[in-house]
Amino acid sequence: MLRVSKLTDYASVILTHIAHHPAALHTASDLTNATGVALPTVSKILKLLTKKNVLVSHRGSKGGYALAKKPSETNVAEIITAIEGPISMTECSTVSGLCEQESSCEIKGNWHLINRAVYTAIEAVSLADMIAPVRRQAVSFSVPEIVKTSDLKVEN
Amino acid sequence: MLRVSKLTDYASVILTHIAHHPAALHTASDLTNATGVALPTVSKILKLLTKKNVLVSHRGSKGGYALAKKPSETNVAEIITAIEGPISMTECSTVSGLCEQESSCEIKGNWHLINRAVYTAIEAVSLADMIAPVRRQAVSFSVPEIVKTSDLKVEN
DNA sequence: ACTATATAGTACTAAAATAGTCCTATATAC
DNA sequence: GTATATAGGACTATTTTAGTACTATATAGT
Ligand code: FES
Ligand code: FES
Repeated sequence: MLRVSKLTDYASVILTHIAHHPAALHTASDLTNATGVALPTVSKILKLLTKKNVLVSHRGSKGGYALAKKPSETNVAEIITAIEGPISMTECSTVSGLCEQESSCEIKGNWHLINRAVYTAIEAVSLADMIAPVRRQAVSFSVPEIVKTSDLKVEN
Repeated sequence: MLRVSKLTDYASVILTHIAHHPAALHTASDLTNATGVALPTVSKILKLLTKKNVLVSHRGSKGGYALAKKPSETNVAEIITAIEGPISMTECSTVSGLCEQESSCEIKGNWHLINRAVYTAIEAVSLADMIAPVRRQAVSFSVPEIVKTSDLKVEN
């Protein structure tokens, strides 16, 4: 389905909350209360985001987390990468030498191309865009309707 | 990691082979020999692709599979969708009513926006592009206005 | 220095999604 | 009629993801 993991989805919820209150330091338990995501899970996500410099942390009493950069300077690709690792559509396009038919393969290069196109699309959306009012979305749409509602699968 | 499944990768290998020999009907076992992917797996993939009209099938003796459309008319989004189901980045952006915080959620709309940008990028690549010699090729895709065009760079 | 508070790191378990296999039914060519 | 090939579905195994727990370390305030 080409989707981001639940943890990444949670991460976006957490970051959205933090971005809305940029002045304060946010503890893991504050964020649990604010988002409804379980504490150990919130904690795990915060650690991952800090490790990849999306957040900065302050230890000890009165500690917590804050954004490392302005919302406009953090993009969605960074967030996804922090939680899920490098974005790549196929095994082959990240690590070479693992595929049996690599030597005689001509599609690898083109998967790489697709991969790049996807990355570019994701990279272009910032955290600031994520927290922008949804109405802005309606104004922004300039592409044709793509996913037809009739195609939507309702989880089996 | 935001990747396609192994089955989708196999599908691209199989379709690439078929696209290179468009005149013939290809049986599942022919394709096993040609690609190295195990027979039951090849069979599963062929059925999925046929169901979604990427391939057409002919039953019985001398039967097999062929492309339903010209390579230039089959895009990568169709292939991914056939194997993995509708492309959507988050649970919430496909099915509404499943998310606990949906009523108070403001990021859902923007995930949908990202989803659309990714879909547009993938849709712009055809099977013909996949079998084309690897070279620098322009994959142009339009993205919503929220994406700044100055950031777009689809090349190496 | 002591203590309460909060993150860092890592290891582990549980759950879900994916991959892969197998069996039976049906259609077609000769 | 028989050999060949796809259609469909059910099933198991594997892998990945999600979620939890525990120990170590850093900081503020007293
Ligand atoms: S290199 Fe792995 S499929 Fe081409
Ligand atoms: S509706 Fe589910 S996170 Fe927003």
